[in-house]
Amino acid sequence: MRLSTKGRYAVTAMMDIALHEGIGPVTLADISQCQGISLSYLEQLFAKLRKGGLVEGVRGPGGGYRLARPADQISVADIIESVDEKLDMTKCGGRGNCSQGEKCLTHQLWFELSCNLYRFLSDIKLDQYVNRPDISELVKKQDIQYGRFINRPQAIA
Amino acid sequence: MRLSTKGRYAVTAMMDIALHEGIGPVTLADISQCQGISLSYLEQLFAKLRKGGLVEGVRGPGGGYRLARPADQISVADIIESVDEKLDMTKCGGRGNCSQGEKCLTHQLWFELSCNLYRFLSDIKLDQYVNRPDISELVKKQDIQYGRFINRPQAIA
DNA sequence: TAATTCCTGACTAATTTAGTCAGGAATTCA
DNA sequence: TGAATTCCTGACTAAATTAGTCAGGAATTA
Repeated sequence: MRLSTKGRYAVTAMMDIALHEGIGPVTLADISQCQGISLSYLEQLFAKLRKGGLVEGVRGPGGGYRLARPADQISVADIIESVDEKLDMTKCGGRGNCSQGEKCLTHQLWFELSCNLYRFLSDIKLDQYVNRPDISELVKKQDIQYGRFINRPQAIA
Repeated sequence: MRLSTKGRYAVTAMMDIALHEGIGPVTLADISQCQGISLSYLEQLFAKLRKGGLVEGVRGPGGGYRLARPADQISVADIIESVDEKLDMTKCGGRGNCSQGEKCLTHQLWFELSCNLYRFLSDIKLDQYVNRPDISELVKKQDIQYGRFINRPQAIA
């Protein structure tokens, strides 16, 4: 298993998009600036998120990325798995052939841990955090600081 | 956060020692062979486990490693933290200054996840798995396969 | 004293993460 | 039409981490 900056970046970026769903597509350039993630690296991550069916790209001016399905149907587990490969912690991928065809000493331990973690992460949907007042407060501050969406009519409303 | 083979190796090795507590110290050479972990790498890991106060080394013939405290007082979290540094998943180490002195968009998310994971892992003590019949069955099979502890009187009992 | 085992530190190889770069494709708007 | 914008792709590089090697010393037992 792996839960590094990579997954954190991806979730942060997805959260940013989810928080601006009403305004329209969000460009990677904006996310890069506001969240402090390199643009090219974001492009790598979004290639995977797109393949994972979590976002849709919209090209051309006014384009950007938007969620491929409603925020309450995208879990943190979905995002991390799209980008980070897997949340499974067993050596054997859960198949139980980790030590010469048999389960290794710690198979059960990692298996149970993986299940627990997966359950926790797949219970958290994007909208859950998006709807929290402290979070939307925070993102509004960011938007003003960076002058985002100034040229978009929806941003005023 | 990081939960890689490194942590898995460490927990597996500790489990091996715990399972042989009655017999006496377990050598790294034995663990290396039975659990399929490189000896030199084990030495690196055990340097950390020793510094973390989880094991004691006993030098000389008949020596090896044994637990520094009872198995019911050593949690999987203890082991992983000794070896893997930290289970914290926030960028800021929980301090909340992740985005220009303020909490970043996903601070709360990682913070809650870290707590959950930590609680889960520190609830699992070594003895819990050691006392399971399926596990001790497994280790007994391994011992016979590799001819371990043949020259130790305690092994017969 | 010889064998065994821990113990240390420096080194190397492979993998992963993070980031760079160059350029092409689709779209919008003037 | 054409210029600007943005996604999109692939190849490349740098840094960090993981995994493993090697050589040798220190403590202990027999």
